[in-house]
Amino acid sequence: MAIYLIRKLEHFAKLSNEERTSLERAASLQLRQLNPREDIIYEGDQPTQVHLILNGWACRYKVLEDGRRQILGYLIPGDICDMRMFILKEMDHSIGAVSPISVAEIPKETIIALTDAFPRLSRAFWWNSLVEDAITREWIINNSQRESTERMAHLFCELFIRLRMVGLTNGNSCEIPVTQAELGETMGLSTVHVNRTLQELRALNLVNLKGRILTIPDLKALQVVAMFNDNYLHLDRDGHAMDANEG
Amino acid sequence: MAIYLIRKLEHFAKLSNEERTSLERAASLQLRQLNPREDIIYEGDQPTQVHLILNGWACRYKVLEDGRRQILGYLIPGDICDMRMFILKEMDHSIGAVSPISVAEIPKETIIALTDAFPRLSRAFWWNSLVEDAITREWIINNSQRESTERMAHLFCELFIRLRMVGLTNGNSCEIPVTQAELGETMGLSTVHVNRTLQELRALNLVNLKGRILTIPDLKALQVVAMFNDNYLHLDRDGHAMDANEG
DNA sequence: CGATCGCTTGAGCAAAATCAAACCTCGTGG
DNA sequence: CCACGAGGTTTGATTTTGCTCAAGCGATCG
Repeated sequence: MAIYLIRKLEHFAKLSNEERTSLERAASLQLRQLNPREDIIYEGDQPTQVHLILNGWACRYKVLEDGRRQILGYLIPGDICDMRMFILKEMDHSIGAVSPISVAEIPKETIIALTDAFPRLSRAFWWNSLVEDAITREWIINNSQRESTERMAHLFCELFIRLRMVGLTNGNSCEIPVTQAELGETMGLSTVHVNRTLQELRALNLVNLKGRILTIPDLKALQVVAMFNDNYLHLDRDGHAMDANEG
Repeated sequence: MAIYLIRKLEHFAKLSNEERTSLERAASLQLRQLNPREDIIYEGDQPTQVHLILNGWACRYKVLEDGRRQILGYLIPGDICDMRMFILKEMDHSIGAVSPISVAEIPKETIIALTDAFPRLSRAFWWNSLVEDAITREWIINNSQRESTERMAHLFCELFIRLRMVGLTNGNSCEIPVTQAELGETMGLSTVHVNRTLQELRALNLVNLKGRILTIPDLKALQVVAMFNDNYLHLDRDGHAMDANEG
């Protein structure tokens, strides 16, 4: 069930059969199911293994002393929670389930063995980390410079494209298992304002979010409103020169 | 002149003499001087080498279509601009000088050789990247959840501590070669509001910024206002078990 | 069938943006 | 040595955006 991870990594370079089966094996050793709001790992914990999201959504988040919560990123199927975090003494943020999820727990030794054995995989993980960093930077821009409609439009563009990368869209729809309150904690907006912004985008026929299903009638139009430039997602097969020949 | 980089990495693990001299050598091959507002590397460029800041400040930034600019991070002496970016086809953001700076240009081959030869260095670079990522996440929180006084207080706490790590503070003062307009582009505030927030912090005797010199009379007090928790900077010598024995 | 969770609406308020102008400082050239 | 100009800082007045508070509505689930 590492299919989403494999799909994602193959946006960097085509993998060999051996690499794919090694990933599948690593992702099938130890599984864990969590319900919404259960945490995969807490701020302060010593990270010892790596978690791969197989199904459902999780998020990175941090809570301020006064209770305000900020969501720092979404983890969708195929995403790895804490790659190489084991270098650090403790987690500086928490990771929790947003929807019901299943995750694979992968010992750090397995990760090290995989990357030692397969340089292409190692580079693909690298690429993946760099894209994640770029997404994090983009969120700074989003929450600092864009006003609420642009901001929400941008977030939806990004999520839709990320989901499409791993085959989790259906035409111009996808599932966004996130409450309006959580959207607020993502974009630094109040729940009330999220609701009104959502209505505004709906009135403009740019976005329709109904019962967890997001529909984007015209992605190009939404991108214009959001001033969305997908360069930071590095979708252009940066590592294609490393492609494996096998099917 | 890799002294600042060495000081910083030694917050992770003590380096051997050989590691230090290898870093010194790598950082002395090719130097470059830039004036404020000159760019080290542009969004869209193909990254081919790595840049180490020897002196002065630079910043990562990105400009929106409509001209709004967001600063995504500051690079101070000892910081490496684009470690491993060469995996990507093109830069997704620009890096520009904030003050007059000198940078060392290091070919990616040298970086690869260094990390292959010295596992401790490799891990230290890892640690450094992870801390950088954590700083980026913290900026999301800062610009999304904190109001202007808290936000500015938090930024100053972070910068002061980062400068102290590399020995660039002087008692409770340090140099912050950044205009108020740039502070605005950092925190997502207008220049006018930056100015008023600065006055507010000064009136509370928490911060004094005069002619590029920042003075923090009582860092603890400022941290309280900022709800600043330094855990994300991972100052606790995570890699001390790898310390070299040599002086 | 009530309780809970999430969504929606309205009214008033607060934080920060915008606009416009003045002021200050420092380096440069007459 | 002074005048000028550019870049940076400061101030006041007004407007905008988004927040808070408060309440009602509508599913869904034991």
